[in-house]
Amino acid sequence: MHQDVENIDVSKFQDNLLDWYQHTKRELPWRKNQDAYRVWVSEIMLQQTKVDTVIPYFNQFMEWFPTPEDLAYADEEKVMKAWEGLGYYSRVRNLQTAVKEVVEEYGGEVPSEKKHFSSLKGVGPYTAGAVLSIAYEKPEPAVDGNVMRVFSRILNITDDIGKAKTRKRFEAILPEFLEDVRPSEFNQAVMELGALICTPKSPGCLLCPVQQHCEARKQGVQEELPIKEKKKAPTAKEMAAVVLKNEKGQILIHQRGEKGLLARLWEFPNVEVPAKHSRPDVLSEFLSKEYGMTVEVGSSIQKVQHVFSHLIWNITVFEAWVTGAAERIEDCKWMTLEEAGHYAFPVSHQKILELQKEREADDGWI
DNA sequence: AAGTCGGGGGA
DNA sequence: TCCCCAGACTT
Repeated sequence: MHQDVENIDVSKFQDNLLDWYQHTKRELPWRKNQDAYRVWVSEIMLQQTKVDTVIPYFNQFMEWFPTPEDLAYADEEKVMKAWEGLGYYSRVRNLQTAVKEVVEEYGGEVPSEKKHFSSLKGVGPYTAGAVLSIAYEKPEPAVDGNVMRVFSRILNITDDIGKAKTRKRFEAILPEFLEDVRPSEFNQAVMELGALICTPKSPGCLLCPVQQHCEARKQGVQEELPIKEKKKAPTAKEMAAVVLKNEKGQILIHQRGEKGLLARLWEFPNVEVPAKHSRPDVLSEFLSKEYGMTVEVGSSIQKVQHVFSHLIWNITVFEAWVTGAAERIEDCKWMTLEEAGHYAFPVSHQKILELQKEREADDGWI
């Protein structure tokens, strides 16, 4: 027996947890069946994302891309559109890459061997364990934030759950709990417990089906666990963006590059403004240098603040008009507001889009 | 091991 | 405000 588990009656723990799960579990779209593709998509969407946020995205995604083939052959623009607003966009680009491999190398069948499935793009240790256990009933641990929180408390483990080493410790513990149960049920039950009862703050210990097994509860330290080092505050970036119109009234949008922040999403042309520089000056120089454009920059029409996990954008939006020829507009498109729905924008630039739509609607009344 | 990569909602 | 969420990838 693993040393961390010697004081736990594993069999009784399993019974108590699974009984609770049977009559408490939520009906979620990805629990309709155990189809591996559906489970996989749901697990990618659920990374760092709450269940309630995911549900509408999942339903839409399954409507548009019901099978691995549908996703593999889908237009990248439509795939990005399906993910618009969900964040961590590399998830969906990796997913499409991986699904292409499944179609080409595995005949469209999601591999059930750990070695094969884990090698797919975007499939890390958690996702591999989750899909293999939930779809294929493999006794694999699926250690996410919920699992580390629950078992930190059950076993009174005080390691920092932000460290990779700690996740491995839990992965070493979990196999004992996966004996003599349906792995699909057990793994989901722990996550459900973490989501509904064993919450980060004010855990509902009085309602907890495994409270009698909980070492943290016995010692009254459940609120202190799990241990997690807090990360530093995000740094702010000053930006200038432009709603740039041509003589036809079309607006210029730019597609971001393959890598980095918000990769492959569309945006209004923008540039970082170093401290002590005037935004209009930096902006017109940027447009001239980047696109070979002569523009007339108007006044500031909007301020947008957008907070990322590690970064803050303070965007001042200007309106502007092209007065000369636009020489180099690679990765750009002139679009009308009606066409905007075809492109995926980050939320920060959706805010700019919304104001433009309001202004256009107002014009209609004048 | 530490940084990067989104966005939202709960307390 | 702060925290963190069914994490993976890059450096």
